[in-house]
Amino acid sequence: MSGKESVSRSFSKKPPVERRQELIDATFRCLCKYGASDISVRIIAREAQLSLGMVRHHFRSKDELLAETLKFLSSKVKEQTQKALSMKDLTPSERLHAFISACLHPEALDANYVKARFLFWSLAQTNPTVRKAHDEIYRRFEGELRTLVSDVMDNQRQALDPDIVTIALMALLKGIWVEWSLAPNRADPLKLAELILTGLQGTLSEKLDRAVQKNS
Amino acid sequence: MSGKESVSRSFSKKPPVERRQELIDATFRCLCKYGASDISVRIIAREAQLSLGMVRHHFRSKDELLAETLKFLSSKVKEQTQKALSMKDLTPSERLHAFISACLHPEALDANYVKARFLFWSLAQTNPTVRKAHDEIYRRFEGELRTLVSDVMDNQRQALDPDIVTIALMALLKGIWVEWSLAPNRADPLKLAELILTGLQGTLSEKLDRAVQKNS
DNA sequence: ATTAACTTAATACGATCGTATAAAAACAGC
DNA sequence: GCTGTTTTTATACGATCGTATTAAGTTAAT
Repeated sequence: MSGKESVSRSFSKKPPVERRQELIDATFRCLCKYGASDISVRIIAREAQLSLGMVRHHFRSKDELLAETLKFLSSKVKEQTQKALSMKDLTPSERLHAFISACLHPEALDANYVKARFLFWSLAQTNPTVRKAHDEIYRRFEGELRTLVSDVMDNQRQALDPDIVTIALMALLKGIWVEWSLAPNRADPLKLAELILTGLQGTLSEKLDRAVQKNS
Repeated sequence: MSGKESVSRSFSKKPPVERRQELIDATFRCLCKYGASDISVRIIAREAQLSLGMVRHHFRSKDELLAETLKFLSSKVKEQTQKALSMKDLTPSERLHAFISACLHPEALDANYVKARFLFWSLAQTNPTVRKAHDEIYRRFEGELRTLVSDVMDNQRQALDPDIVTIALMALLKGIWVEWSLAPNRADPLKLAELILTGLQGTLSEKLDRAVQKNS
């Protein structure tokens, strides 16, 4: 009938930290549902049952919200790994393996959760704000891993470069995460790690050096 | 001054297959430049120095163009692996290692190339058209890998499940690719694979079983 | 030279994007 | 119960999105 009348709805106030978390949670859900390319602040706000303006009010921009969501998701891995490292009376080797196991623990492997973290890796490729958060997170993560690796290798006086070993272990973890995010529940991630680190040598590895040399 | 007058530019005709490839190449470049979320058919057409309508004329949709670009990029890995497998007089084990080495060969590791293939993994998470192409590609890839693994294991009468070993190797490859796409040239991918498959056992692995059991 | 088949370009359409602004609603302190 | 502050909503803006339509240009066959 009539033209547009401004009809404001009622609402309840909440502390900013709660609203921020609601938006972060909604961003996480939207990322899983719609992917990194089809996500928008409008869809996020609707998912959170909040108005569009809330994003700008509580975050500087969409990118900022994405970065904060990445930080939140990563904090959950950190909880797992720190719990593992808080165990007492572990040898350096046991500490390293506890760390790796924590990364592949069921609690850290919720399908949507791994999927979202994976999507952030691709966002980090070209989104500077996300990239900054990504780099901070993985610099710290890799730093912790490198410390554990070094402790193990100090005891063993190996000729290997701890940095290379660390990168190799990062690749191993990320690879298992990627497989999991694209096709969850095909294989137990802990078994995969175990297999790669302990089981493949005798079966598959005796000829790698030769094959590499032939192929290069 | 005057209103809009339709001023058509001159152009030269090319066979559809050439125009299609020009659009695919442009899509690849745009994906690297702008990422999976900020790519658009307009930007792609501009990059190809063609008009917007060309996308719809040569492809059914944007998603179709993306899927075709993924297929094109994957065909380049396939070339590498098939070249490796065409080598004669290799033992099953050598064939497997040649395959893995081919996946990590410099020619397959152009930074932009790995980056783009990586971005398609994230697109495949929610884009059905891309997902379909992705699944076809990796089903075939994984099938080839599984055959090689089985051949090795038949000779060795291991108790391991070839499917699990195959998934583990897929994770290894993807992990190295991901590391490479986020930070190229930090470590030689072939060395990483070699390290994981041959070098880590003695150093790091003797306690994994125990750590896994403690943590679960 | 004309025509027919086709590429290619130009443009339109409705929808949605991220951000910005202003008004209304809620609440704390008095 | 009023007042000032801050949260929240509503709405506007210009830009860009994917797709569809139409017209113009090119080419090859007649």
